[in-house]
Amino acid sequence: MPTRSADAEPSRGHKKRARTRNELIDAGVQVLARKGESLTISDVVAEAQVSNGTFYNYFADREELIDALAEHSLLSLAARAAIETTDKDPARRFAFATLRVLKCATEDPTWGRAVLRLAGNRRSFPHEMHRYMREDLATGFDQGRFEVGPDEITLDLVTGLILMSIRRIVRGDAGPDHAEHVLTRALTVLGISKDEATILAANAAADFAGCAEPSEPVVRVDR
Amino acid sequence: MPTRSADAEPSRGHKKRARTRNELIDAGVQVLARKGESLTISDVVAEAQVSNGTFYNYFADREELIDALAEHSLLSLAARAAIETTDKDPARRFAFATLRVLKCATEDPTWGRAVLRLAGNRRSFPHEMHRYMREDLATGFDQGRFEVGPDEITLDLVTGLILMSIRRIVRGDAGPDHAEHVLTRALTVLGISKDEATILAANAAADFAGCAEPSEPVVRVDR
DNA sequence: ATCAATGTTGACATTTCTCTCATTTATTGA
DNA sequence: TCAATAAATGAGAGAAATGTCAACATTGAT
Repeated sequence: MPTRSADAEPSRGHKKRARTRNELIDAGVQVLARKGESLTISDVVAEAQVSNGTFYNYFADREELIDALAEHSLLSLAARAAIETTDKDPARRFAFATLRVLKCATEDPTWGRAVLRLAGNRRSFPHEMHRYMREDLATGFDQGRFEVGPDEITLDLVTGLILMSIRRIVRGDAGPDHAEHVLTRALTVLGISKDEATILAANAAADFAGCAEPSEPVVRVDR
Repeated sequence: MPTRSADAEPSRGHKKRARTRNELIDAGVQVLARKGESLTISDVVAEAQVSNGTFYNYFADREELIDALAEHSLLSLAARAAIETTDKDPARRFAFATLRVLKCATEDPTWGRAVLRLAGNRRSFPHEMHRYMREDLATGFDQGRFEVGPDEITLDLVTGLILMSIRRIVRGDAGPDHAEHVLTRALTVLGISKDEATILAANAAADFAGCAEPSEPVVRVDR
């Protein structure tokens, strides 16, 4: 029964099924980070240490894997950016989310590289990134906290900076406080004064340091 | 005599050689735009309508082609951004160069897509983009025209915005004045007042419209 | 513990790609 | 024009990847 769809009630081997699927996804992220969209199924099964036949129990073809990788990485990105705090200040929310994404790229460059590959190649990826940003930007603008709203150019500006920064981070040419500086600048671009932006970024960094370690930030979808 | 290096005096078939090489490069850009880094030599020779053996008269392997494509696109990008004007105001220079790049993406989406692919995959590509921007930013900052200098984050901010905008343009979801709006915003980010940025962008757009048509902006390297 | 359901395997047929080379065709300086 | 020189060709060997399948192994509800 190949490529079981994500439906219905648990079947016999559902635990193993979920485990193997995650192994394939993890391997896929690894290979994606390393080789980009020219990843082959051979690479992935080698990385996951399963036979090639197993691959086809889970994905019809390469495309379907890449779709799954995109979905996984997006969920993972959202999860990492999502704020568990009840903070209602959109500037603080934005700051925390942005910093978290950048810190994740620092701590897990493979994840960062995979995100970059997908952002470069998937049509919808930046669009999806915008979705998670739009609400805080809109609220911030409505409250007069930001000088600009969630228009296309602002979203592109912020997303572009974040992606370029992830790139710099995974390449290893970013100083230790790079993420904080980037955040300060992003806030400035949104219309926060330089002084306040600096403070907000510093606070976010402090909050972040106080936060529990990343532990297991990768999303697992055990269907 | 395969893969003749770019040396020395013209040989017998040097004109044809140059022509075929350019055909291969053009085909490569086409395929790169369409399929990204998973381009195959088969694709390229089909696109260029030459036999596969011919390919190896010019490039040792796929990598060497991609290197050549990167170099070509970079030169092309530089050529398109380069300002023939004697204008010494760095803000006007920056404005014209940026606008020109965005307009080129509008008029030649294949070029835009190829640039995006390379920007995403080539390690050095954004770095090279920075090189062409750095001088004007530095001059502008020294003259007090810009509020920020050519630091890493500023370069990433501007480059990121340009790339995201090219992306939006080639995807077809950019309004007619998008390039001008993007430019206004980029200037604002550099510290130009909103009013002046608007005027500068409008002037650049006017200059640009008055300019000769793109005609043959693609760089040809007839060695 | 059992055993039917489910997952895993790896050999294999097939397709696709890369790169070579002996041969043919085209170019161009004299 | 002509001949020396270079470019183009395409068949084909070899490598690599894809996707299939019948046999085998494992899982987990009972």
